[in-house]
Amino acid sequence: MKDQDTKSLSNTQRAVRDLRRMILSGELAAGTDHLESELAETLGMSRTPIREAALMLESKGLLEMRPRKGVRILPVSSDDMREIYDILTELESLAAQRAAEAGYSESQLAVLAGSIAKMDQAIEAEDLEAWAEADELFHQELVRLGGNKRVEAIVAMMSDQVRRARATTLFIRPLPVKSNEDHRIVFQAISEGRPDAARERHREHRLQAQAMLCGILEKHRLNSL
Amino acid sequence: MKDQDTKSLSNTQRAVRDLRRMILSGELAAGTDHLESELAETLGMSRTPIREAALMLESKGLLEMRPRKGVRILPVSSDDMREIYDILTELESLAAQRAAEAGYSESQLAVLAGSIAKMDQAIEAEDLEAWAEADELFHQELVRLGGNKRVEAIVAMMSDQVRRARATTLFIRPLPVKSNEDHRIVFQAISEGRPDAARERHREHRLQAQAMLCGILEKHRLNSL
DNA sequence: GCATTTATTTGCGTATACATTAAAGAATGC
DNA sequence: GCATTCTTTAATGTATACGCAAATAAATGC
Repeated sequence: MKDQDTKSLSNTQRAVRDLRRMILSGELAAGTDHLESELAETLGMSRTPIREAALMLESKGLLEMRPRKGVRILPVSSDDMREIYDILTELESLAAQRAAEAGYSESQLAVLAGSIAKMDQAIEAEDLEAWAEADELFHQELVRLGGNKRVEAIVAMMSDQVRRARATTLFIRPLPVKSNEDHRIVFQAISEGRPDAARERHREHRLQAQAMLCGILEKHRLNSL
Repeated sequence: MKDQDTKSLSNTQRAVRDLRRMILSGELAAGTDHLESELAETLGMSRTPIREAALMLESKGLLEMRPRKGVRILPVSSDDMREIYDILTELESLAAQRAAEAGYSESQLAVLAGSIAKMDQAIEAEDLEAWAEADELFHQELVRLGGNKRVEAIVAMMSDQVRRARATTLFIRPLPVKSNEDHRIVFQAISEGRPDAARERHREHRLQAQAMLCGILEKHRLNSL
């Protein structure tokens, strides 16, 4: 299985996966520059697949290719954060509405319910990493249930762009107790088939998250993550 | 000037520009496959810049690279249309709201006003091509005024994906008289600084456009444009 | 004839070589 | 000592070559 991963994936695909991972983990720090040839050597391949991977990651907003300056890992400012959260707010709210309209069965909502349970457990255990992971799953699954592939892709893209920042803010922000209540309310609205409520409640949830996060960033002068 | 365009642009950039143009114009028809080497010969360059351009256009949703089958120009089904218009509805409405919040001066709204005037003229002259062009300008400028670069990029991407379809529907749809009224109302709300009104009116406008377009597509069984 | 296997072809993925050009450093004139 | 031009360097953009795997055609067995 794992062998197949390494075997059957093209170098370009591996480069995309690895570079993405290195960016999200901070191994390639925001704001730093890297020559194509360096990255090629690091990943043990030639420049060609590196360039192709960089091109893709560029259109996903994770980096920027600047002639002669190398590949620049894009930092995320608090203004960027605002832009991104504005988009997440709109598109996820739409997804919540659509999910409620779809009339999913209990079993079809199992993953969503599960993610909420995991968040509750994580809060109880005060395990913020676990909470963040479950939170991500909730939002991802919500969007999937929304049934719009393009929304899914855009939300995934935007989520990638803020993941680094989240790692930082996670330990500054208040315990996300309120956030969990929100999730439950949104879930309730979806499972009861109330589109408008699902939409509005999720919208409020996101707006609050945005205000909280951007507030933290500005307060702590964290201007490029 | 034009010399500089040809000179200073890299082949990859030219390939992106030319392929995009060929796709939007229908010269590369939806659903058709094209070998990398064919495209390379057509554009008079090697496969390398073609591949890079194709990679970019792939992430913009205009085509798909399938090993051994060539580059496939993606068709747009009426389901796709729905997805895309859902996104346009949400993001443009947000832009309208933000534009109204920004409190732009009359001169800053000149382009937007101009596009409306052009649409009125076009309707009077029953010049649908001109109307479509001005309509596009309106939406593009609206989004620009919204002040969110990422929204701008996403909307541009989605607009590209439906442009082909629009060319087809343009001569089937009813004269866009109602559409022009909508634009004026949205403009009014923005210039008077009423964010909620701007948002809601634009939202309605988009929802109607979507219903109309998707209705036409399904009625005429136009399922892949 | 049909299925299955074996050649053959063909297009892609990738490495590599080279041309190009922007940036950095050296040298010249003032 | 400063500005300017020339040289050099180095990283990119692009062409090209080649191995490999998938699709097609041919051939073989039944």
